[in-house]
Amino acid sequence: MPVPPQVTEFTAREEELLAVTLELLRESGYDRLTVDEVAARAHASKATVYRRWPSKADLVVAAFSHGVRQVARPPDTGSLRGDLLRLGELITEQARLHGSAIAGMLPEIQRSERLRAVFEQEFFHERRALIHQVLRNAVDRGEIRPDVISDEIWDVLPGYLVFRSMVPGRAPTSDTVRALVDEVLLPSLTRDSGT
Amino acid sequence: MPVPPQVTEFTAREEELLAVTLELLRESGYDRLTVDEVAARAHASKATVYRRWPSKADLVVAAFSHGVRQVARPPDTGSLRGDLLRLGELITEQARLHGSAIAGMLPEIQRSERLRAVFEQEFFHERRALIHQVLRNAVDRGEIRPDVISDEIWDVLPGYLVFRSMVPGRAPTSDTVRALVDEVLLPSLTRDSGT
Amino acid sequence: MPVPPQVTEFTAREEELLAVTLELLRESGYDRLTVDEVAARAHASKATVYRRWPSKADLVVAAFSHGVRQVARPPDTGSLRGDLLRLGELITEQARLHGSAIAGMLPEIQRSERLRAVFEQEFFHERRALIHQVLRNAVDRGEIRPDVISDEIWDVLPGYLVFRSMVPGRAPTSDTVRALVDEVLLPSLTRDSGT
Amino acid sequence: MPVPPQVTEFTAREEELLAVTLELLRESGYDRLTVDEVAARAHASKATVYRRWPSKADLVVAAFSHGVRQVARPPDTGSLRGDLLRLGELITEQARLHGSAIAGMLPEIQRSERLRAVFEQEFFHERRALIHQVLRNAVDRGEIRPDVISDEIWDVLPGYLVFRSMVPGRAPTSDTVRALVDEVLLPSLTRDSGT
DNA sequence: TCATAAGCGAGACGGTACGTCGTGTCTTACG
DNA sequence: CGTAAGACACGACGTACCGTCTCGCTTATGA
Repeated sequence: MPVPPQVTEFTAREEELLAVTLELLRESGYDRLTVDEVAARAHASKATVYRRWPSKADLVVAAFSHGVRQVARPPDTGSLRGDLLRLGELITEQARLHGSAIAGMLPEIQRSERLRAVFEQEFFHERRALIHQVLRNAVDRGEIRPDVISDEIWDVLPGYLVFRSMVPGRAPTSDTVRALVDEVLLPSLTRDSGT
Repeated sequence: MPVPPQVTEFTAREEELLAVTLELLRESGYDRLTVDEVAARAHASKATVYRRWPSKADLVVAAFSHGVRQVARPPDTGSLRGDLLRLGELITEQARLHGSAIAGMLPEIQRSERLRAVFEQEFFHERRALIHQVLRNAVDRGEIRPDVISDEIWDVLPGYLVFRSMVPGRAPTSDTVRALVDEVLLPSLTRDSGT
Repeated sequence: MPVPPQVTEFTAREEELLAVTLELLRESGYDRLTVDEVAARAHASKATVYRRWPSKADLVVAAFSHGVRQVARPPDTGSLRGDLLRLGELITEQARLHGSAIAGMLPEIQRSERLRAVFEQEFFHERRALIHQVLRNAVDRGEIRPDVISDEIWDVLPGYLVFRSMVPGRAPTSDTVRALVDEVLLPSLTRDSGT
Repeated sequence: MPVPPQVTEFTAREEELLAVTLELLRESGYDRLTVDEVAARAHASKATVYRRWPSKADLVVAAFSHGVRQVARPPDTGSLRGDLLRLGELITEQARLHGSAIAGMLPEIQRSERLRAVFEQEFFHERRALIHQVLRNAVDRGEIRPDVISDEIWDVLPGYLVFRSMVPGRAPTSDTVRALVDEVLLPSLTRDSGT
């Protein structure tokens, strides 16, 4: 069952550090970002950073999760297609901003149990809840049958868009989202038999 | 138009270095891999490595591209579903091995024009040709109509599987592939109207 | 006019690094000494070394200058001959210890304006003042006339001894010093006509 | 007893390599000179160089010894003072050209028994013979007594001049030579009592 | 006239040091 | 007492040079 979001609260200083981190993340990507630069730009000491987050990866994951929390509201356009398109656009926007940053973080997250927990807690569940909310709304409207919703591959929409934003020269566009929704997702969700 | 694959040839020494690199890549991931260790394990000098590949990123991209070239034969099981499942399994296998390594490389590839060219030359076109071959075969067999093949999102299958292999705790399995093929791809490819 | 000695002060960490450097200099000579080994032996990081001295040459020049500063007291034995012999012995001792190290440093010093300045500041002026003090004392005692003191070749004593300590198989001994003083320097300093 | 000079003979190719080496030695000094550059400039292969001389130090010592052999004729101006001045000028010229190169070679020579032998064979004895010849001539002319000739410090003239040419900012001039001869050497050689 | 060998130019190679930079820990001094 | 400033240990990166080596080409001889 989905763990409740339970959003972490931050002090003003922490918010500031996260904001600077996110800014640098967008400018430089994960690997080029340095903690020294974060500290310098925030007129902070490295010790202050490390007191709050035990590693660069923790800092960046926190900044990223915190920074993308604004997508948290599920769209409600009145139709499944509209909701999916809207969701796709939002994800595309985020992914284009942070695409390669995400890629850089992933290996670190893989290696650390704690980071994995933070990542799931702060990011994963939120996104999953969003998707399921959109699909439930469609079921309620009678657009799709509940049994077409698969738990195995619920994240095709965000997953593929994120993939595209990480691969060089293939950053997703509105056309990408439209094609994905119309040619893949809707045929899948409105197919005759759910497994 | 697709550039011809034109596979790069390597000397024996180079093959050896790439093999060692790939081995270390699997063990340690991109960021933990060190050129010193590659050189040491291959009883080579760092100069030998850097003479051939100008940076760690170049080395690893070369090793990766070269290492996954074995998937180059398109499957031909006689049915679209069989081909897609087989392809998905192959990709899954590769992706599970190198998932986080790919993630680590991507930011570097993004930043370097040269690396981007190498990546496309050695990896991207090959995979794309594979997918299209499978789809063309299905068209020839009359299983699908040619107009359902989209150039915008031809890489949903590999893209989503690679995404899954990079995200912590979501490494794809056979069930993932089956669900993806049966619940998403086939409904998409056999839908009524193209585009 | 001679620049005031103005001895550079060092922190404890720096003193430690210089001591280790001097030790290694004696063991290995300039060219065989490695910064890595200095750092390792001082349980220091290379960055710590390079933060203070911008190159191996700077480090070694600093260590050498600092290390030989102990000869700084001019001898006062009561006679010119005694003073010269004592001074020669001191120089011989130093030169035998660091002979080839000095040789190794010189080309680097030649090439760097900064190193040249450091060398003169820390080493050259000090030695020159020493010699002149000894000669002035002899003048005061009435042993020699002031006009025999040449500014062109004031450093024959240290220069020749250092030369001897650098040339293979000719390291200077007490006999060398005695011969130099009795057969060369004293006849020169007590000759009839100055200039 | 002095070993006979026994000058080494070289083939045309070897002469060429030595000439290029000497040229580079003057341009770059010992440490900056690279065997690669010697080979490149002589359109030779490194193997060709190393076939003849087993190390960079051997090559450079050979080039240096060979290059300065032209000073080999003892001057005969008719007076000791003239001979010493002439000799000093010749040495000064050589030393100014190769001063820092000599310094760079010395540590290597110190470390290698073979190089020491070569150095003595090719350079040391020759210079020593030169000095003694000049002094013997003065004895023959009745200018000095034979017992003022010391074997301990026969090389004050070349030694001090070489020293001066190695120390930064103190390259010897004609004035240096004149002062050395008139104020030091002649008073020493014409003093009343030999040791 | 052609074949086989010896020498050479070219340059890859293993090893090792240099000097730079980033992480994460720590100490010091200030407010 | 927290924090800014920044020194510090560790270790990787990419560069350069030394001395060894292998590969072809060329030239110099022997059948």
